[in-house]
Parts: sequence; structure tokens; C-alpha cells
Amino acid sequence: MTVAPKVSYQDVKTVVLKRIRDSTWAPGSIMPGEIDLAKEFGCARATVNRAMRELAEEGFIDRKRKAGTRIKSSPTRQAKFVIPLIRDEIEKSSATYRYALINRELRDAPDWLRARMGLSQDISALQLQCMHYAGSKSFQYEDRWINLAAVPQAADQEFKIIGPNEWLIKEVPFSDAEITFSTINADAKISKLLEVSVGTALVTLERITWLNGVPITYTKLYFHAGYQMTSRL
Amino acid sequence: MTVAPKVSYQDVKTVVLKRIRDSTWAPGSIMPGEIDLAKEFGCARATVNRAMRELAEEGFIDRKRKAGTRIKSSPTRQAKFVIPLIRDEIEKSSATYRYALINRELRDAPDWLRARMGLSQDISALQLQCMHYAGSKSFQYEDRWINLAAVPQAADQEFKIIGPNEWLIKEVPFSDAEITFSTINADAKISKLLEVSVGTALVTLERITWLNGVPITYTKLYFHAGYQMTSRL
DNA sequence: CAGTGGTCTAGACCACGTG
DNA sequence: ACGTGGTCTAGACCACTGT
Repeated sequence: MTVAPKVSYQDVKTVVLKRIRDSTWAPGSIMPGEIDLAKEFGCARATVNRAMRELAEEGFIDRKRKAGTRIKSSPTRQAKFVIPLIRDEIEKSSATYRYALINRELRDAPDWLRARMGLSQDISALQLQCMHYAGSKSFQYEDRWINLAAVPQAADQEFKIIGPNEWLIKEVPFSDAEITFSTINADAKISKLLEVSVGTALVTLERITWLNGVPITYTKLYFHAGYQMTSRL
Repeated sequence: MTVAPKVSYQDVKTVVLKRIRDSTWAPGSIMPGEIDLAKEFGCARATVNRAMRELAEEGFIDRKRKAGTRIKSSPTRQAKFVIPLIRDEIEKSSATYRYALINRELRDAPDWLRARMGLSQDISALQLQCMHYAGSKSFQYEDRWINLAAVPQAADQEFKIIGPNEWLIKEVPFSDAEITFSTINADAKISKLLEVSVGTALVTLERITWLNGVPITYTKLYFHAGYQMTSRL
């Protein structure tokens, strides 16, 4: 007599994934319920449940109470990109991180910003324009706006030494964020700051963060030429 | 007597996250073990375990057997980008998807490709250059290379009707992938295909996929001007 | 209303990795 | 060696939602 080793949720995932790929269970169709699968695999329902939960997170299946579990007709491809603190990113490459404040201004949020952040009323904001350097090289230009209605204590900060991102991380929690990754041609101002020719294609990243529905801050980051983000799955 | 409602893993997550944010548990330090937390919260260890596992996935803590759980000094920011099938993406915007093969060529993998895919020996590859249209507008240019040593049956495909991506998804599973997001200035060829001026900043996405260590395919996608990717957290 | 996934429990054993 | 997280179990109750 050999004792069957326990069935792990990984095993279940593997087998189910195989069946999805070879169309044992066709795209769009319903697959067996957790209880049936548990019986088939000879394991507890909790084990099946974990396997299925992860497959759902990874975008292969859709699960609904009562309706059951369906194979997605086109599995959702997704890539997780790690967004390190800029200081860490630069120091990891054994360069020296340096921060510089270019401009600091208190002003009413312009229309485009109010639209972007979902602000209906007039709001005073703190605008900060900053540079981040890796050694002697320009690494990133940051255009930062902080909603003073939500973060009034930012008005007392000079941001001459500490960048707004590092300050906000320590000072203000957030509950939601939206990140948009795009690209632009460098204009005159940006090209000078980032030391590239006018027109150079640059990666830009915009981030808006909220705390329980209240917009906290908007930032647009312009990366040096050649910047790229990589993700492994 | 009121009956205490059960403590959910969400509750545990919320409380633990709060303690991380307000530095009840300092960055870099070790926090209590699962058994202690379960006692404190009055729930089962499995409940605490799930909460902690998710917090680890989300980049707030590091867990090691025996060593315990540590608060990360700088939490890992990460963004999940959904990468839809191009057909779905276009049809979702209620435009008509159209695919066109521009060029199909059998050739030895060039040096840069061998380096990129980690191929040591000479390999014959199938190169496909394709366009994807949304209605009458150019949407994406695709430069695709398929490793014929790994996917010999691709040599029999014409790819006149079905694009290589859709074909590969159905035909070849993969185990690992690497995605790189970057940007370039459109050169003469690309600008013509995508109907933009030379020099326009374009988003590019490279993907390499492997099946159990064997490189399957490399592709570089050039998106139309103004393309952006958004992620909500 | 009834069926399915979502979650919790109490207990157990395992595996990794630090000391 | 031993402590901590990793996982599995068997059973239970709950909550959503399609019919």
C-alpha cells in the first residue's frame, strides 16, 4: 500500500489550467462546481476553492455565486509592473540620488486638473516642479499637484530637501490610485531639463491618488530617454 | 448577550494595514506571529494567514518561515495592467477590427533576437510583419518572430487571415513571459504604417514567451499615437 | 427559494531556513 | 533542532443571485 500524497491547490490549478488550454472545458462554458471538483481530485473543497480563486485573479475564469464558474472566452492577460520609489531605483543602480525643487507655487487648480481629479468646486492646490537625478544625469522630471483641501499641512512644507512623493508616503495614506502610462515628444522645456533633443520620445506616468474618495494628489512623471518598464509573469 | 460577529480576513487586513501606516509596527521590524495575532483578533489562524498572505502579495510585508513577518521599509508599489487581445480592445470601442499581413519571411534568427530570447545556437525563425486596424485607422504595427525549432507547425501557416497572436494562443501554451513597455520616435517606415509624422512618440510593447524554458516567440508592438495604458488600484 | 461560491473554524502536519 | 509560515481537512454557516 502506498499512501497517496495530499493533493495541493497547485496541483488543482495545474490540472484545471491544462483542461482550459486543451478545451476539455470550452471557453464560455460552465465548469463543474467546487464540490464536484473536490470529489474528483480527492481533496477538501477549501483546496479547490483556493485554486479557483487564484485562477480567477489571474484572469482565466469568471466566478459567480449561484451561476457557477465559467471559462473566459479570451483570458485576460495582465502584467504587474513594480513601481519602485525613485530613490531606491536610482540607488539600486549604485548611482547617487539627488533631488531638486525647481518651482513651488500655490494656486487654484486649473480646469484640466479639476477634471482629471474629479473635483467639482474651486480648490487651491500646491504645485511642485521637481527634478530627480541619478549621479550627474537627469533621471526624471516631476510635475506634482497636491490638493490643499485634503492635505492642508502640505502648505507648510518647503519641499526643498524632501521630495513630495517621499513626504506624502509618510504623511498621507491613500486608498485608491489610478496610474496611466503613456508617451510624449519632449517639448522645449522638458528637453532642456532632461537633457535630450526636442521631440525625443519620453515615457510618462501619471498618478492620481484618493483617500476614501477624496482626491489627494496628481502627479505626472517624465522619464529620461530610454526608460523602460519590464514585467515577468 | 450580544454575539460577536466573526472576524473576517478583511478586518484583519485593515487593522494590520493601519498599524503599518501609523508605525505601530515600525518599518523593518518584525511583527507578531500568526498565532499571536489570531489570539489577539479572536479568530482562527487560517483567517490571519489569508490576511497576511494578501498583504505580502500587495507588497507591504515580507514573510519568511522561521524568520517571521517583517514590515517592508518601503512598500513595493505595483500596478497591474490588463493587456487585452487586440481584437477585443478594438471591438470594445465599437470599431471594426481588421488584420493585414504585410510580410512573411523564413530566416535565421538575427543576433539581436538570439540575444533577446536567450538562444545560443543558430535557429530558423518565421518573421511576420502585420498591421491591425480599428475601422479605417491604423491601430498597431506588429513585428513578430516565431522560433520554428519550438513551433515547427507555424511554418505551415500562412497568417493571411488569422494573426500570429490569435493563432499562437490557440496553438501553443506558454509558461513564462516577459513584457517590456517602452517608447520610440517613429521612423520613416513606422510613421507611414501608423499614419503619423516621422518622430512621433509611440508606445511600444515587447513580449517574449517561453514554454518550460524554451523560447517560443518574440514580438514588438508599435501602437498608434496617443495610446495609453491605465491601471486602477 | 435553492444552488453556488465566499468565508470561518479548530486542528493537524509539513517544509523551510535561521540559529 | 525547532519555530514560523504554508497548506490541507472536514465541517459549518453565510450571502449573493438566477430562476
